[in-house]
Amino acid sequence: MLKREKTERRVGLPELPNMERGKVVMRFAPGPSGPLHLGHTRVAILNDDYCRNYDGKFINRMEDTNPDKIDPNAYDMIPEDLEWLGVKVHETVVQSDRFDIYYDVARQLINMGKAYVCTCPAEDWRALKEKGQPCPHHYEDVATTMDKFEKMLAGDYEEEKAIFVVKTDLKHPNPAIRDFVGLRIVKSTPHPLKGDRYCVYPMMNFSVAIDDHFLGLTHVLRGKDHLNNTQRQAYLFDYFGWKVPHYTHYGLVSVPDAILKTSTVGKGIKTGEYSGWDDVRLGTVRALAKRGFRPEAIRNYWVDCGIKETDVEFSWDNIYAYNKAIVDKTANRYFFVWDPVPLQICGVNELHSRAPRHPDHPELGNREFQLNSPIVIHVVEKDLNTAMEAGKVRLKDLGNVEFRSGKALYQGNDLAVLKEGYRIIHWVPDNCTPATVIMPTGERKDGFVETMPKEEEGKVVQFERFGFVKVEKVAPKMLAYFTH
RNA sequence: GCUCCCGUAGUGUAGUCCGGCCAAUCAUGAAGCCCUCUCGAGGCUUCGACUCGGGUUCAAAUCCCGACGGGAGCACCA
Repeated sequence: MLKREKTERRVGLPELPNMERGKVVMRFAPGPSGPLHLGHTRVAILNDDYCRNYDGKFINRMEDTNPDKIDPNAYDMIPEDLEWLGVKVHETVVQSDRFDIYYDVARQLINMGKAYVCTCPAEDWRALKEKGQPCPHHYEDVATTMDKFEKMLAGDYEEEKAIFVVKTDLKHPNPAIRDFVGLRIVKSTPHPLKGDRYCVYPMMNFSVAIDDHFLGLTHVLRGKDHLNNTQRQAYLFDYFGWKVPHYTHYGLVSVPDAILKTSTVGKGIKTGEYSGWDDVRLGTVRALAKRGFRPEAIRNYWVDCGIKETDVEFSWDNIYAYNKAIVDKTANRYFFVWDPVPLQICGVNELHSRAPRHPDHPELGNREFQLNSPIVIHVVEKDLNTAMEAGKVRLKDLGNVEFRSGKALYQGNDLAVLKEGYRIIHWVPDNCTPATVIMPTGERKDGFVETMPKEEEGKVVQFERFGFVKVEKVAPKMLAYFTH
């Protein structure tokens, strides 16, 4: 017997079974209730990653079969978010375009004796199912059932008065698997795209199974909250003899300190609590973009996270690290002084400062300042207090000062003082740009920033000793969003 | 209540299928040090985990049983 060699440490995602190059078809299936948030990005990126690695086809399927939970803008926002994430969509499918397919499959099921139309009160039907017993309509003949189904389609039943049920196995030990609703009646809410053209809507389990088959899905990634749904849908595949795609269920993600719930956010936007879907306090893709996250960082995070069935807790620290690795290379450095207090430097008539735009890339040039008497700069209040206690401080790229009876005396520009335990702080010249940084909490940090070139707008820069920020506007007042 | 899934450091992850090379990988984090200049980057050091209990075996993170813990579903939502 041969033993398999121990495998090398895996890089990237694990192989999925039967991954055939060029033949893989996968899908991302969001409900168009709003733009994408952090939670969506995992499965979108994982699907995309597999599709890219195997020359597969990525289908974006809008699951808009519950008119109560549709935001019409989401039909545009979701593709925008996917594009920003770097997800390559090969085909877009909208479920509300496919009602005829669902109805057709429903009729076939009726003819096969695998479905019935139930007109019991909802509670009765549910209670019988709980006990593993059929409702009176379960065994109605094909003609009767078909007749009732056509009446449903014709609008003869009111909402909740009839449902189309797929038979599974009423004796199934798991109550969650027994007969499930395939189609229901919706009349009270018009469909944002289709108006009142349809009154019979498929349930997720019904439309998903049908679409997964007819769209030729080979591999499906879904949250493990769908574990039972996969079993229910298996009955449909079995009845029609369809080839079952390979399912991978991944664990639930909890995102600490994030506002994700689409309905909550939607409400908050209406009341003015949030400025919009891109309010930086939110966990939406557009908020992350606004804050200065690179899509590659989000991708690297999820690929590294893998696709196990274990529940995971999202780690901001980890994703910050991925993003930092990307933006640090290109982020120019600037001094931003929050809680500013003025400081006059005595004992010198003029000073010249030269600081590199990027410490690792001297070729990018320097920021230069000429300071003339009286020399007044601004520093962070807390830094000044600490410095005065210490009695001395190094002003980065400018010079050393000592404090004597409350005055800051210039002590030259020798870096050797660092050996003597001088702390380094940053500063800005007296006449520079007022600045505001918006934190992810919504809090504002006001102060001054050295004057920045217009090209920095839209880019991530580093405010030294503060953090990375994405610059929105450089003048007349600088505005930026804190990244991390 | 019924059914199903999952348990490796603070967090994520590799290893689990096919027991030994695992006194357990990598990343992140924290602490500290180095660096002529950041609370950044880089370099170095340290901290920290196989949920528990039995069993099988020369050998168990890995196989078996049980317990415990966590999660999901049992919708005319997705």
